[in-house]
Amino acid sequence: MLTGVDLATEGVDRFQLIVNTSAKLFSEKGFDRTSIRDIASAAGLLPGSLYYYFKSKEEIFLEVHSQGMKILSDAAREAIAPHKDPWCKLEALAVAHSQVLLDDSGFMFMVAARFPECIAEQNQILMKQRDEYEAIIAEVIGELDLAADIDSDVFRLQFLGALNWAQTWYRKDRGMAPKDIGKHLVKILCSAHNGTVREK
Amino acid sequence: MLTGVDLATEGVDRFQLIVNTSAKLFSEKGFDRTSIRDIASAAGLLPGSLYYYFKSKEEIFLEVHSQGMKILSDAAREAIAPHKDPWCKLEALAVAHSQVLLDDSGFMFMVAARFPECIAEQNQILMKQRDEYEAIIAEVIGELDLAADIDSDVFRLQFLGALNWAQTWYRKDRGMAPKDIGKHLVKILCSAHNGTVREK
DNA sequence: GTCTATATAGGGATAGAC
DNA sequence: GTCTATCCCTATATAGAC
Repeated sequence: MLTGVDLATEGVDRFQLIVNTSAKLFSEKGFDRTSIRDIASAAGLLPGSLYYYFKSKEEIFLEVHSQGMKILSDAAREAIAPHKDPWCKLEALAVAHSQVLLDDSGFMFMVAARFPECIAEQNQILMKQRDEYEAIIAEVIGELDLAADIDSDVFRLQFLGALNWAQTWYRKDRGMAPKDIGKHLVKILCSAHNGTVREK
Repeated sequence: MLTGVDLATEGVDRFQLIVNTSAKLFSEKGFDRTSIRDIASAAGLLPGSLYYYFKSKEEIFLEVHSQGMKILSDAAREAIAPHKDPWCKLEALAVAHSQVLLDDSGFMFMVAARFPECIAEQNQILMKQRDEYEAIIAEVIGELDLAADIDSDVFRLQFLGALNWAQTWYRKDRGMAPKDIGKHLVKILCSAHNGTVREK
């Protein structure tokens, strides 16, 4: 509009097209097995052209990670906002997490166990983005009526593990739907404490 | 003894030395980022020499996976054997799993989310080895007094996810010990049903 | 059995034309 | 901004000497 440049051809600009394409491929094949040539080809460009937008493959990863974590954090905050009961918040959070994680936008590969061994310096950035998201979860868990001998940090990590692992077994065409996977987990965990997940 | 060949130099034969070394490196850096050169170097051989024992990197992976799953299955069976109460069995299983997963032998990277895109044919072999182990868990879970609205398959997958995810956050030098990580998870899950894990 | 040497392929990244 | 062409490195794997 302002510049008069028509970006509507792709619906998004080239930068974002590359990010979206990369996210999808990283998600499908993993970072290591996705080549610059793969990304370029899928985005309808030639390899050299990518370097106009990003100075390295690692930088593409950083952008995908950053956007992905923002999507996840936003979804989490929006999901818990309407609720007061902490178990309801946790359920809403689990549902949101599962849905973002398992939908096919491909943005959530980045909860993968290992980063592509970035330089330590950049790893700090990734860790900070993750910590921000985990803080949201930690706050909800802090409000739960957990038994004294439950470690809330380990509770959070095992909660996230149970959800994230679904990436390895979830199939879109059969079995439980993403939102039900989230609900199921909280049902398992909550019956230990309140009996049911229902707004008080 | 029988052949008179002295294999005591390394404590194990070359074949097993390569397997052990590979397991450790795969565990530390992942399959993709571990090169044949890395393995050879760590094992004190030159790259070409590996091909006397294995015809490809993929074949090394298959052997590591096979041995690793055997270690895990054996540990699981041994752990649950002394118990009668199903929740005690599950706890014993969780403890055994965590210990094998998180010790530093490095054999357990293979619970990683993705296989190194082997040929479909060989993937069948890997899946069979995993299914065998999961059957042990499924049997124990089948004996639990779970609520009617709990899906025992999803329960198993979320249980395994919570445990396997510890690979991403466990640190040998701080935090909870492996066996306590296993116990903690079952405590969370069991209090939903029996109150405590204790032999009846 | 282990080594040296190398074939062959694919990767990330860059220079410079257009 | 995108393409062509290519550099350079690293990877797996092999052939054949020892």
